[in-house]
Amino acid sequence: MEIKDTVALLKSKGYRITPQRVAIIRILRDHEGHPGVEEVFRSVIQVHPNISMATVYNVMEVLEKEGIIKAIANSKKSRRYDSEVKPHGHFICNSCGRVFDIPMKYYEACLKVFPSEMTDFEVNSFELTIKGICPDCKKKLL
Amino acid sequence: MEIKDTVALLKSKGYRITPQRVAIIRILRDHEGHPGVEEVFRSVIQVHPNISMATVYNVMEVLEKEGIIKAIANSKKSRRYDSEVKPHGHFICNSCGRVFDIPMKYYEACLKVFPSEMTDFEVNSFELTIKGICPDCKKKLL
DNA sequence: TTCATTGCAAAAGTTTTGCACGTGC
DNA sequence: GCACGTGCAAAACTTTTGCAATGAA
Repeated sequence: MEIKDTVALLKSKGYRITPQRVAIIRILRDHEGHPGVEEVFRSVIQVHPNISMATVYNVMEVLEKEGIIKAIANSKKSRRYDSEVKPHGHFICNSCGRVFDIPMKYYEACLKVFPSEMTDFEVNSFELTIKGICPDCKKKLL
Repeated sequence: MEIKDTVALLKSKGYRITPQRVAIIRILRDHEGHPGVEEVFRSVIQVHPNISMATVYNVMEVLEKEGIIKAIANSKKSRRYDSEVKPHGHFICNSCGRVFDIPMKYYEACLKVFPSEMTDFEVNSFELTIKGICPDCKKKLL
């Protein structure tokens, strides 16, 4: 999504467009991978030297609530986010903790696993999480 | 798995069978749902009043490493475990944080989503995580 | 006996909160 | 100007670590 579209979306929801929010939105758009709060903070502090972690947490929460980013299910380490909100899977390396995207060519097949008897559950997001060892770590472990 | 089988497995891997480990294994077997470390601690402290969190963390880590329990991918709140290690999905309520099991009738269909070009990744676990609002919270939110 | 494991306490790391001040609208 | 958002500092939590004492094999 274009930055100005994201900004427009936030504005339409009644959020104020602060330079800190815009900066974080820009950083997330340019960032490759799956940054954590700490990583976003380290980037945004170069533009806004006085910004605090509390603000980063606040902005990330707003962006997640509005569906602009997605929190990644991740049992180890701390929270990470994905600015790709289209359904796809994640591979989490048990050794280095890195998160890899899995292209969900067969997403439709996966959708079928949601049982019909659970219709009372309101589905917001749908994520496939695979854990294991990534190729790099496999080499190192040998 | 029977407690004595779990104990035998640990013993065969060279772990010592301490009363604390046995107590936690027993608690996990009897516990319904998806306890966190804190919850396990509150149960085990009734049998071993001097046990410390560090020991609970230690035991849970051993059990997870040996495939006796599984850590649940969970971006919010703290780590939770599942003593059901057979592949199945989880529904995580964004409102109350509870974890519901999803019977994976269509697990085979889901397996297909792992792309053939990612053969260099070693898959340890495969989990479907769906987030949304559970029926109870939906009622409360109305 | 021996060495893995425990309990404790402290440290490290993550996330939340309260509040005064600043700023977008 | 008003109310929301920010920055700061402290608090609340979660998880890890170092080490002396303990106890399973």
